[in-house]
Amino acid sequence: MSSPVLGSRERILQAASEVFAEEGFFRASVDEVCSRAGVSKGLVFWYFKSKDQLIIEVARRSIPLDVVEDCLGRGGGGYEILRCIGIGFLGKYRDSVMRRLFLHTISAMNVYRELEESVRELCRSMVVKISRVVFNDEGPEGIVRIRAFLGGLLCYVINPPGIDEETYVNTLMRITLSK
Amino acid sequence: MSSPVLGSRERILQAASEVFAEEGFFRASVDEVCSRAGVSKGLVFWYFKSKDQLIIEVARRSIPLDVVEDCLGRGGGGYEILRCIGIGFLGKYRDSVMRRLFLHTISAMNVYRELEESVRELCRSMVVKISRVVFNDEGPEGIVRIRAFLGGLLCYVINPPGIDEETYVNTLMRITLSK
Amino acid sequence: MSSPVLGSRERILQAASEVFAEEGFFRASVDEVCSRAGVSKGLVFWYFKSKDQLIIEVARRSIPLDVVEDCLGRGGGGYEILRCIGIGFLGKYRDSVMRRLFLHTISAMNVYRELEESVRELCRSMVVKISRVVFNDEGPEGIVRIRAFLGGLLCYVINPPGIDEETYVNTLMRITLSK
Amino acid sequence: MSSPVLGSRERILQAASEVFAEEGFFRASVDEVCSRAGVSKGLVFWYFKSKDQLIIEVARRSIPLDVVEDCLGRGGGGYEILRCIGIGFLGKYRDSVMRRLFLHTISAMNVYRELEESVRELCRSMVVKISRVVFNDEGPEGIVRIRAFLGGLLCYVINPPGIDEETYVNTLMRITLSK
DNA sequence: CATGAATGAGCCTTCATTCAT
DNA sequence: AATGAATGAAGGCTCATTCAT
Repeated sequence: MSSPVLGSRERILQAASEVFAEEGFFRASVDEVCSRAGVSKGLVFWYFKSKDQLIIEVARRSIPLDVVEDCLGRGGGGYEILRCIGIGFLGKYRDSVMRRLFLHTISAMNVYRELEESVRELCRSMVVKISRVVFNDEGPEGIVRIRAFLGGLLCYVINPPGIDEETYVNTLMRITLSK
Repeated sequence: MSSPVLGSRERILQAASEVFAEEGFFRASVDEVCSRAGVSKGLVFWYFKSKDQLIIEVARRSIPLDVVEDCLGRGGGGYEILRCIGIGFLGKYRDSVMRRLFLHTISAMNVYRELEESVRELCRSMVVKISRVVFNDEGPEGIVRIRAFLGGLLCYVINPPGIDEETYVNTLMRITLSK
Repeated sequence: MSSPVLGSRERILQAASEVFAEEGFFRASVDEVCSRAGVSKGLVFWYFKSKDQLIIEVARRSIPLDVVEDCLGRGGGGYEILRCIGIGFLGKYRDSVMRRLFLHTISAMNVYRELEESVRELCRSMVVKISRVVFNDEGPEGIVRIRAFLGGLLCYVINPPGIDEETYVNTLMRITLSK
Repeated sequence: MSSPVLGSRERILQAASEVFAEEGFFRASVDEVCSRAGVSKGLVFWYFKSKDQLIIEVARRSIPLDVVEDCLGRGGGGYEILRCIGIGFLGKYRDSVMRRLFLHTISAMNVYRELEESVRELCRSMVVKISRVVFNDEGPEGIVRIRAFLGGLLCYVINPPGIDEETYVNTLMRITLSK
């Protein structure tokens, strides 16, 4: 399942994801990253110009853009797409590393201009795209509903209730699609 | 409106809130905090045992517990309470300092055990209380709806749409209370 | 036996002795001293001009000058005086606070010029006085013997063997007075 | 005689020995150490995890274990061994850096648990070994005599009399070996 | 006598970054 | 590609000392 031999660059990114998730982007040290990746400190700066670059690359992977694009590309009606996103979203962040990274990224967006610019616009367009496909609408009603939907998913990620994902997504979809 | 003379402790907290909001808890330096507060560095550690303690105190003030308790204490039906929370929530985080602090807090909860323990439980009980008052129900349906409601608010805070707060809250309430 | 009510100055000295013994003169903080003495920090500096002065006063009390002068003043032959000093010396440093303070003082003498000057001369004259009374001699032989005697006592203090004090002192005296 | 090019680690230890001797372990600053060693402050913490570790390593070198083991290993009768230790001991501490370090170490043993554990046992076993070789005896008599001998040496180091080392050691040996 | 808020210098330590090998 | 010694800036924190009350 998992590629048995990872290149050094990928090993660093993997290790960075774990360390950043556990400590936060700014508390984590490059030392910890490279010791967990099993490479020298010099190599980290050979692949990434700076710690900031490493953070940005890790942060990019932490947003659910991949999930949304995958679901939109897969086609289907609004119901299927929403369901796909809901399940995919919760699935992606079932991994505690991804979950934490995601929250750190949201927080860091207000600190890193570069992150902000590259991430915020992606999110905005994501919402609009989903609204268009699901509701055939770009007006406030659709956007608010999609926002509530994604917000509900985000809320699940931030503070998981005792409810199983399936039920949660279904309830959320019912609310979102309610007339 | 604002007390003209603040105690040193309060001045430090005020300054810390601003600096932490702008830089994040871990990038911000105590130096910056005390210089903005106009006090010596030593005094920060006189009032707060460590930077961590300062962070925790600032973080505590950043969660919307005050809004929720105020609205619950004010009485009224489910509609009034939800509306009060919605307006109060968005009002609290209209201030960009509070908004950023809130996000930093959510992110930091996964790093600071102390923060996590004191904040997570508060949030959980908050949701249950609201659900009980609004829906007269503690079952999953009510909880999910409240979560979606708060999630929608959170989403507004994280990535404010172009829609005005009034409309946003109304739509959110309609969805939340829909049969 | 012990005066039940101590003046503040004495309480500070008492507390300082304990804290300095446990932490060393330079690791110990004035904060710790005054909190253990139950007085405010300001008061310490009211009674003692500086931490250095406090250290010097504590250090002075830690050397066995009192024991030696007491024994010399008491009169008696060389045997009785040596015995008195031996027993008194070990008795004084049976208290671990005094024992540690003594060692810290010896170490600090090489750092504090003031300490050095006031302490080193006292020790030198102490040895000469004892030698004169015990051996009726100020030559090297007597001085070396007294030094060996005091050195043996010091050695007991620094690294207590399993032997009881009585036996230790007796053996030491036999060696010192041997023809 | 002396290796002309010292590794950075050794240069740091050398500088630390000097600075610690002059100022005491706790008054001395790492700044002073690295500036005297001609290396950056960071490098000190690259080779030694903390100032404490540096202190411990310097302290270990300050005890006369090397002298004793050298003399015991060299063989010979009790007389030769005692003489070797006496001369070696005084020789080692003729250097004022070593002398002061030794005293600081004895003082610090009561503050640093790690130092205490590693040093105290060494001293104890040292005395026993010498007693066994010199007196063919591990009983209290032999131990007390060796203690008095080492104590006499220590006393010389702590407060050097005007007597030359040769005479001092000879007298000490005569006393120690007296019937 | 007594307090404790306030100061500021200085300390240990961390850490991103560089560079010769 | 890869290493790890070396750097230097910056950070958190301690602590002796002062002073208004």
